[in-house]
Amino acid sequence: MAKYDFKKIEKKWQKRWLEDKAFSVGDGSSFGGKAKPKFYQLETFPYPSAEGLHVGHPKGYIAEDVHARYMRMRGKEVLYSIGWDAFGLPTENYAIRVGKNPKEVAEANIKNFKRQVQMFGLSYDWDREINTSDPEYYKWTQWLFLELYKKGLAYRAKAKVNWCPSDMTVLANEQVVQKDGKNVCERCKSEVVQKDMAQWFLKITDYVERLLSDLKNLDWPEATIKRQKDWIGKSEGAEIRFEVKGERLEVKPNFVLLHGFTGSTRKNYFPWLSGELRKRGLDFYAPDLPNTESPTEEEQVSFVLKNAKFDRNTILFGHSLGTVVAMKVLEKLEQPIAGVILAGGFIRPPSTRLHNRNYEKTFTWKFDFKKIKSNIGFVKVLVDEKDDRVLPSQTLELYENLGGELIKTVANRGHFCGVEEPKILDALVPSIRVFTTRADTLFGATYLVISPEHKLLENNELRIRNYEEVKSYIEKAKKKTELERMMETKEKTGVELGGVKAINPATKEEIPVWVADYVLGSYGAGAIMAVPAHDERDFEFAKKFDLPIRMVICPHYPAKTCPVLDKAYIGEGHLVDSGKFDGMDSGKAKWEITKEVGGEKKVQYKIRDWSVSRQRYWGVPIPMVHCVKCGIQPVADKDLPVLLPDLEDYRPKGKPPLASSEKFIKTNCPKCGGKAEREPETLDTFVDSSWYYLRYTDPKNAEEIFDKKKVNHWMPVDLYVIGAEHAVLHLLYSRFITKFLHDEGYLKFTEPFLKLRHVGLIRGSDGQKMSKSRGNVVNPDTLIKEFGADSFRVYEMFMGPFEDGQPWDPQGILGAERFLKRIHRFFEENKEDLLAEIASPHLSSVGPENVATKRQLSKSIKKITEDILGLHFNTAISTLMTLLYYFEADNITHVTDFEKFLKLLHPFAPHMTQEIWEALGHKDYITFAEWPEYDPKLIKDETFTLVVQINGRVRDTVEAEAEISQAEAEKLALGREKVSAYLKGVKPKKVIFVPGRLINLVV
RNA sequence: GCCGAGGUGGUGAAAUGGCAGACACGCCAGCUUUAGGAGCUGGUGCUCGCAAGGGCGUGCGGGUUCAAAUCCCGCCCUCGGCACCA
Repeated sequence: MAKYDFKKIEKKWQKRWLEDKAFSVGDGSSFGGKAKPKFYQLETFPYPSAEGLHVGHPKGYIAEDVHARYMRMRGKEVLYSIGWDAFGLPTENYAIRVGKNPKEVAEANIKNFKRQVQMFGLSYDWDREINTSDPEYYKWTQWLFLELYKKGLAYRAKAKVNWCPSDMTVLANEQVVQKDGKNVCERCKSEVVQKDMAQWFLKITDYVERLLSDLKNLDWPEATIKRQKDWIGKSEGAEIRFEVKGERLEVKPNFVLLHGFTGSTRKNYFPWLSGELRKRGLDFYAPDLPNTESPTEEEQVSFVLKNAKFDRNTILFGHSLGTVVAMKVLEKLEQPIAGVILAGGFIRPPSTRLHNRNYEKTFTWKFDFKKIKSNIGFVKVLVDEKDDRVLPSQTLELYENLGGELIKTVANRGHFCGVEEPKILDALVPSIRVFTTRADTLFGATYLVISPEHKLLENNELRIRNYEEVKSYIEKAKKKTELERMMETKEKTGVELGGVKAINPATKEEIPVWVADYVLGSYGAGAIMAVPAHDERDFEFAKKFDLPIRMVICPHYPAKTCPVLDKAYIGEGHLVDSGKFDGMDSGKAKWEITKEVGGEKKVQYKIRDWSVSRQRYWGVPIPMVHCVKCGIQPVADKDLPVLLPDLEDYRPKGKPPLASSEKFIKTNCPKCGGKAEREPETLDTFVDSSWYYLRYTDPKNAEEIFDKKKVNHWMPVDLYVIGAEHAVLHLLYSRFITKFLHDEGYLKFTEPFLKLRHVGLIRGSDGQKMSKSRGNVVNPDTLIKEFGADSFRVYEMFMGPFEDGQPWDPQGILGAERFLKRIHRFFEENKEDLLAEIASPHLSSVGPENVATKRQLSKSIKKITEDILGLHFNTAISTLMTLLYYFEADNITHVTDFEKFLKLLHPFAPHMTQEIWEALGHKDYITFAEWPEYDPKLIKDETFTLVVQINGRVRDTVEAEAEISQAEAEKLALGREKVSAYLKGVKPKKVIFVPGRLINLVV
């Protein structure tokens, strides 16, 4: 008898599949009239590391392959391919360590991965293989970045970033992990420090609402959907303004307000603003400037200098041309004033073609910023982002020269010409805005806390008495993110702002203002109203610093006594001690109180924009150019790709490696043609992987990122198998990019992945995660050599529930091997009969058929079909094992039944089943044979084992007709010897009969 | 601390209200073999018993039900994620 020679069999079929391009799906058939329905299967494309694959990696691939082969047998045209996520840090670090070019290393790694992946007999369409480090691929990554840039979704901004001193690169928040209470780099575990740097960001925050709401149509694990939601972190609440009262300030400010060109104190918001200031008892001087229709610098500046009072309490405000006057005034002052506030300003003639105004000539457009800055305490610049008269860029330039605080806003009317402009009032009258989800607790807000990063602290506009102390606290707080933030000793710290009081807009009480690092600068308004009675953190803080705790929410109303709180009550309830809102329930009071104090509804998200800059070499060059004249300019589409050059030295030295390559850096500006420098940063590899699944649909397209018809034919992905570790970022980024390309008209769908499942991690035999450092890594190469791909596949699918993780059992694969050997032997032993039956089909009527086997076969078909669809591969295989026992026990097995068995097994053990398929005389691939159907009549048994219970305990079993009635069953049960022994003549009080299952006699 | 997943033999597990432990690994006994991580047959939750047979048993404690691994309440433990998000 021939031995089961898996080596020969597997080699033979793997070669044939490859040569025949057996699993390539041409696009032609897809668009013709007789197209098969499409099915797109996707798995995370691997990151080809130097270590190669371990036995955990293929689990997801094998599952996908099982599913793909099943779908083909179901008549689907299956798109199923593989590629390489080849850019990235580990490869670069490895290359540096061994002194090689990262490209060479990546190529070698890919070669090794490809060899390993091919051992498993996976039915990929190899014509669609992609590689993110291939210029043909990353050309389109760059193109995508430029598209985002053109739509204002890629921008550069200074931001506090996590800097890994070892990898010398910026890390995304999500690449920073906590270890022993420290923030460390996810990859190298070095401690992360904070650094201020200009970075490229992608504006994923523009898509938050859609990223949230579209989650509800997806067939994804609930937990994953929840994690996406939590990551986005939507909170609905209110923004409430607390004015900061000057009473305790040393002196009251006096304002000088300058209007703009053709303006007057009767126009725009001036009347309203004057009223608001008067209401607050604040002094101000707002003159009508001379000759406003045709102003000259001379005349206006001297007018202001002559009539206005300038001393250290003066706050100078200028709007539009008034900003220019203000700056000219500041150039001439002998002593400094408190501060300057500028709205809609400019520093050169606003070259709008519509106007040719006299002031373009009557003003000198040169400023002595050094002098100006020496004459002012604080600076605030307001820019109307939708300004249609003076470009916002002018105001921004002004801000860059002056520094201070920049307030980006959208004016009620363009260029701050509304009847009311609250942002201007806000700037003049210091106030603190807070975000809260619990406006119902406003009456219990007994102090405010602002974050160390809060803008009010930057220029000491409030004249904080203990400013030195506050400053040193801020310094300490900044370092704290770098230093240990011990998990347990997260004790609250803070400093009260001396001489500063805020007004609680509900109670009108003066309350203290603190700075504390438990309030984050990056979330909400960077400030909170503290309600210690109803917030755990505020409670803890109030206890520590002995601040008042006022209970304003009671779970029940009327509250008989308000209990003394030993901890915060954070639930909702009814209001107490809240003036006219007493007795109202929290839900209603939230909005009522917000309205009462002039607050507004506000939605906040935890998610931040996606930082994509990396100061490393092995990635996609960001296709931007820095020109001295034109600023940042995008590379023209026709000049893509911007190729990643080979370098002498790949090590990062505080600046990106590409910055050291003159050949790369030096270029010409795409706009003016002058000398310019290329952006030396590279893109986060999450950008590469955020669109790879689209490229599979048209991988070789040199003209476009993909053909619209093709991408819309194959997409969206019908089944995506992915590790749970990618549950947040990769999916969020991919969904964002898909929505963007949808909005740009490239895609007809808005969600890329319809059905998503996670593959459970295979752990080492020690139960720990497999890793080189733990020494528990199992390499599949030797296993394949010893047992073959089919045994390996069957074992990995049999180990346990697919979505759970299991430890690797070195013995386990033996069971799979034995199973396959038994099949092989069964075939060899019955070969003659089977072939004889094929040769003379009339033989199939010869010999008794085992009905039990027929039934079992039908049941198995049903079960295995359901199991594959539900990814319950372990029970599918146990069903096959059981079915084999039935065959083995029979005297005769008909070839039609055996072939059904082969087909059921084929997705799991494709080589062996194909070999036997061929031996049975088939010339085609079993992969494209039709999946067997079961006989519904055979699913139901004619008899069953009736369980007889007495008082719910099993006392006997008896074979019974499937359709037995309750009366018959009762009679049958009562007739049993064992039963009567238990009943001892007592009649059952109650009889429960479950058809086809049991009868329970209750006495 | 919060959120999520989970806890069943020596091990991976099956059973989603109806005979707990299917199917495997391991182990034990026997057969076979020059040999074996080979094959075949039988056994294998714990416990009392010579046996027939009985009792106990799905992390722990309660509850619902004729009947609970499965549903409900409270607690414990393991793994994963988040981490002062107002």
